[in-house]
Amino acid sequence: MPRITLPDGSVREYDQPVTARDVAADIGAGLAKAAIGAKIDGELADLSATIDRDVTLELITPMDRKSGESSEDALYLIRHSCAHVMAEAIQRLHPGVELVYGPPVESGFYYDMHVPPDVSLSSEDFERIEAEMEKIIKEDRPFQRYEMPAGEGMRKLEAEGSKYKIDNAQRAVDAGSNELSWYATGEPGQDWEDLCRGPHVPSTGRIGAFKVMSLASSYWHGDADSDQLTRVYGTAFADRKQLDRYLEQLEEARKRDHRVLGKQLQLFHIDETVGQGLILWTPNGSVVRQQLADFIGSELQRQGYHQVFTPHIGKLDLYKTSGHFPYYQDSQYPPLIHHEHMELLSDEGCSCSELSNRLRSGEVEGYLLKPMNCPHHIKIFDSQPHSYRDLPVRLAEFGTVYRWEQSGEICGMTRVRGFTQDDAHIFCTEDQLADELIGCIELVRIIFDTLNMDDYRVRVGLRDPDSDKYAGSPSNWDKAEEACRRAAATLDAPFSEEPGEAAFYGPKIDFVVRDVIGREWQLGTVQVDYNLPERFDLSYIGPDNQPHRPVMVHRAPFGSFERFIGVLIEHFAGAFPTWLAPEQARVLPISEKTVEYGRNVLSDLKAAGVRATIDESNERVQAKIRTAAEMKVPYLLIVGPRDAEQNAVSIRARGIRHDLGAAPRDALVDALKREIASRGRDSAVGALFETAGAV
RNA sequence: GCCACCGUAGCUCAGUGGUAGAGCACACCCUUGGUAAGGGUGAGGUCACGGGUUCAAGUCCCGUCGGUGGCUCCA
Repeated sequence: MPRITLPDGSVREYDQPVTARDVAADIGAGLAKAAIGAKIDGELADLSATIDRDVTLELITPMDRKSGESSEDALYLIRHSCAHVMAEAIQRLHPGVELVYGPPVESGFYYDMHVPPDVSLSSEDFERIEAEMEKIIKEDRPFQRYEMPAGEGMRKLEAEGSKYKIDNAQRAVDAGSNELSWYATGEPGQDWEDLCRGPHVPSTGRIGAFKVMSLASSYWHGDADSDQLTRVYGTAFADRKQLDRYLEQLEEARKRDHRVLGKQLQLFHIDETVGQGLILWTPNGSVVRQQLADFIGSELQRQGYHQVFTPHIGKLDLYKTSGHFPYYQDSQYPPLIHHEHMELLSDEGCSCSELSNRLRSGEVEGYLLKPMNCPHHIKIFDSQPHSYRDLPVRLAEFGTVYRWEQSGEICGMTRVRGFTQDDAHIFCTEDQLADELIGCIELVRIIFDTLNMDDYRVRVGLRDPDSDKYAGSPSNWDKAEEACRRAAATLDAPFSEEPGEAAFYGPKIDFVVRDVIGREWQLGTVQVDYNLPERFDLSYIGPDNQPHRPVMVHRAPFGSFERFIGVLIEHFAGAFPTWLAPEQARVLPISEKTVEYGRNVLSDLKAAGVRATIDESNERVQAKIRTAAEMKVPYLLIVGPRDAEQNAVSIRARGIRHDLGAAPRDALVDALKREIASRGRDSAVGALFETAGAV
């Protein structure tokens, strides 16, 4: 006798088992028609699911009629169902294709499949696949679930012979389920079907709007040594409008892509003759980088850091001591070896393959492009004896490191092979650790605040309590973990503790920023390290006149200039705040007649340290504005006879499609100077037009 | 590294195995114009690179390099 509680708190009682659809029909014919699924006791289910006990029930409709938005549950049902339809369409076109696994994901769904060698699937097939899907949807065939006891189900799958489906079923059985379920798109035994847990929309006709998006490869079980699968991505929404909106968003995101903007705004260049993943910083991008470096440099000085410089290479032995070689050698450039050493090896009869082995094992004398800055900083620390009175020692360097990233991973500025970290290493006592961590966090907060990057979270990586792979004593770990927690809590951002995510040498605090497209980027990091002081046998003399081991903190609030600025370009869509903008103002003379006056304005700006140019081209002002706007110059200073007469300039600010008015020349220069010096905190130019200062 | 797709002027992109194209940018000329493209003329190419098939290759095939989307990886 089920008692069913609805979301509004009302209760319906039935004297026999009912389906979710029956309940919907009782509430109203409209709802029954609209519903595509149900949530029974918080669990997503088919509309046809039978209810024979007391439950809470929520009916899922494709979208909220008022807002036009779909719930996550509705999209889940639609996309999961669409994955089936796509799989059926592909199998119709290519009968040899074996299905593996097809779940909904954040912005759509995919289906992994095994494509036999004689079949080729490419994006040119999308139209045909979509046409086939369209047919299946038009046929409006019901999704019909049927179940079998595990044993019987396994026998059925064995008979069908798909190792992937057998594997899926075995996993379900291993996870404790004692029956297997299938969904037929139509009549079981007659129409297309797939082993599936469900749930689905009632029929194919309820899939609103869909699109096959892209083709990729994947590995079975995510294992690179396992079968290579083909993954077809698609997306589906409740209606065409939602799908179109999504596609527009993608287009918008593409326009913000730092690789596109980087070219358009001439921020950086990657040249295939230089090498993959190696960034050439062009003048414009270099300005942004230099400004950030100056900004962080001033904060470091305030926090008592010492700036150091170290070379790009170091002896192989150094990295054997630190443990970076050979542990990370697969992601390092190979060692640099002098040809005399090679000749020596050759004289000893060393073959090429033997040389290759020796390079791997590090049994050669050579240098490594540094994969990290810490060993060099450690050597600076260790070049002098230290008293506890000297600590903490904070050594900072914009240090360039090189890592051999896999070629397929390299992406614009965000994943590269050579990059410059805003790195620093703090050598301190156990007791100083907590304060030092708070100092690091403070720095990150200042940076994120200044750049208006407020969508970020903090991840505190702790040790896995069941593992003994960690360096350092448990009591030190306890203290360090507590210090990390306390430091993380001083930020306003949400933070999560993740056991098992610590490095083997110490706990860490990572900063994960979400960009406009919703992607997450790990940028800054703060890590506690017990391991390297041990490996390099670092010590300081304590108050007891005995040597003690210092603790190290590694920290890089930006992570690297490359990745940080890549994310920043997308964050600002290329429209950098004035203090960072490569070109802060451009003087636009109305005609040749005011070029001379414009040059005077320009020289005022330059004298005040403003990065400004003048557009003396033989164009109308409309064209000059357009060109400057495309380069996202924050302030356009238009000078015509009217302005020259009054010793003023007319100002147009980026993003405002008309001019703000005219201001006296010296007032403007002064305002720009103040705005830039404040790094955006003082919007002095805007304020000109709210005060009596304006002409 | 693996899979799919892609590589044509500085940029964005057209291009049926048969003479290499457009728009923007660039140079020169006309125009001197008050808030998102004034007009004209011109220059610009070993069609990524190396092989092959063909009477003939930007186009078809193979390889290399590079890019894009994923997968795997990221001290």
